Amino acid sequence: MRQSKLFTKTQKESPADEVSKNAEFLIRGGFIHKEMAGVYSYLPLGLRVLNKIENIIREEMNAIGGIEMKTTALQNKEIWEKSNRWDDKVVDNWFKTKLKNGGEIGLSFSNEEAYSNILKQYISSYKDLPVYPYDFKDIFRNETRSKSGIMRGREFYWKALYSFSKDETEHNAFYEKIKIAYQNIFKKAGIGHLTYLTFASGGSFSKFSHEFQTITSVGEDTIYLDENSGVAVNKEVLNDEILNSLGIKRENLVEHKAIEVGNIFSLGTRFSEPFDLKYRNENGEEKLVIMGSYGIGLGRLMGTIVEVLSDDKGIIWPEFIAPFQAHLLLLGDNEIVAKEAEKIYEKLLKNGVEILFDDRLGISAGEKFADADLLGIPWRAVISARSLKDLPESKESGIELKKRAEEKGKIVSLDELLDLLKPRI
RNA sequence: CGGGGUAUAGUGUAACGGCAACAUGCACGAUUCGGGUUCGUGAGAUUCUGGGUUCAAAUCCCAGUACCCCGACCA
Repeated sequence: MRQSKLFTKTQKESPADEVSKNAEFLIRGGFIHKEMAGVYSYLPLGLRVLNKIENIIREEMNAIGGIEMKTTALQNKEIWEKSNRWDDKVVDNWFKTKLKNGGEIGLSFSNEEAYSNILKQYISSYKDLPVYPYDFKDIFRNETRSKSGIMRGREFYWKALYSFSKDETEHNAFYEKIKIAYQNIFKKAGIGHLTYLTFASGGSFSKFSHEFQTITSVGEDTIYLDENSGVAVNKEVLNDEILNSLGIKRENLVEHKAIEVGNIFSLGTRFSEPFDLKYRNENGEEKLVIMGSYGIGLGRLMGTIVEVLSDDKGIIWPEFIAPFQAHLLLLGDNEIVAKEAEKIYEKLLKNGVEILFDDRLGISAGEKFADADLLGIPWRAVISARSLKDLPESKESGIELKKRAEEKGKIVSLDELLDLLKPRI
């Protein structure tokens, strides 16, 4: 994509009403636009990042048997009444609205009810199980206090997968599988080294659950980490009984602020009971389906990556998350250099490299560098009179290539560049 | 939902109760071309909304709204 055609622009000043680093860099870089507290639009660059995250999650979910679908944003009151979660006394941050005929509906708050209701129509035999449907969708929650940029929103984009299993054994096997899948996701997202599987409260569903907590100062949770084993416990469930069961000692624990980037729950029969979600086993007996719920907030994950991976100049996107693989900068106003840059851009496009081409005219080198640092694309390729001259053989294009995360770059030829940026399969 | 704070060009900020200013961004012209280059010209504001005090309110007072922070909540 040509930067001259990108309608968003970077801004030098941080927005006055944002304190968190993720909001500051994402707004300054033109990744997101704030509509109101806790509600952000994703601009072209931001959407590309979101799509990268979505695809990573999709791959991992599909790899363990996930089947993608799409549920509605408008949710049926009657279904929620079955599970007793429609009442505002039970769920106090619903967004609800009215139909013309006076009937009430809810804006998608969560998906257990919708999935239980849909799957009831299709599950009747042990042969139909297990099944792991999931979707990506916008979730609406009337938060009394949204905060920290895109870390906690009133509207947010998430992935939710629900597991439907025949029994506890089958359920537990999948539960362990998805733990690994989540670890893969956070590793690819570049925050694996700071993300810990954390023992946590089960909320209103079950006694315990597991959270994936990423250590960061903007975190809303406090976790206690045993650095030897890598096992963490959320403050809310920290007690001797749990420590004993996990085999960790209180004196080895280190306290950290952390943000919950993923959460996995066993639901048991909490929803299969009210929805009468049963199957018939080999002996003709009726059994309740065992369910589980597995969520990841994509916006929050994006915000966490920015919080954790940035420096004073801007974002440092990890390879698989970055909006583009490489940022091609044309410096100066020399026509020959500009033509060479065009040629290189076209060649990179043909080779399937995702590239942002800073072809803007009349912008100083310093400003282009500053923008490149702010946008945080992993590779920066500079074409200038100098880079062309510095190539030893001087027959091919000399390109100065530098990693965003590193100080020094090197001059490479176009072939070397193509090789380094070869799209990963 | 409790507490604290803030609200002025697109953005960031200034302005004793007395002509709303500066920087940046934007437009135009020149200059420069490897870390937000320099100079000139110009456009850009119902000072959040409503009320009050006053000869006079961006400024003081009241109410509302929005936003930020702390806490509570967080399926």
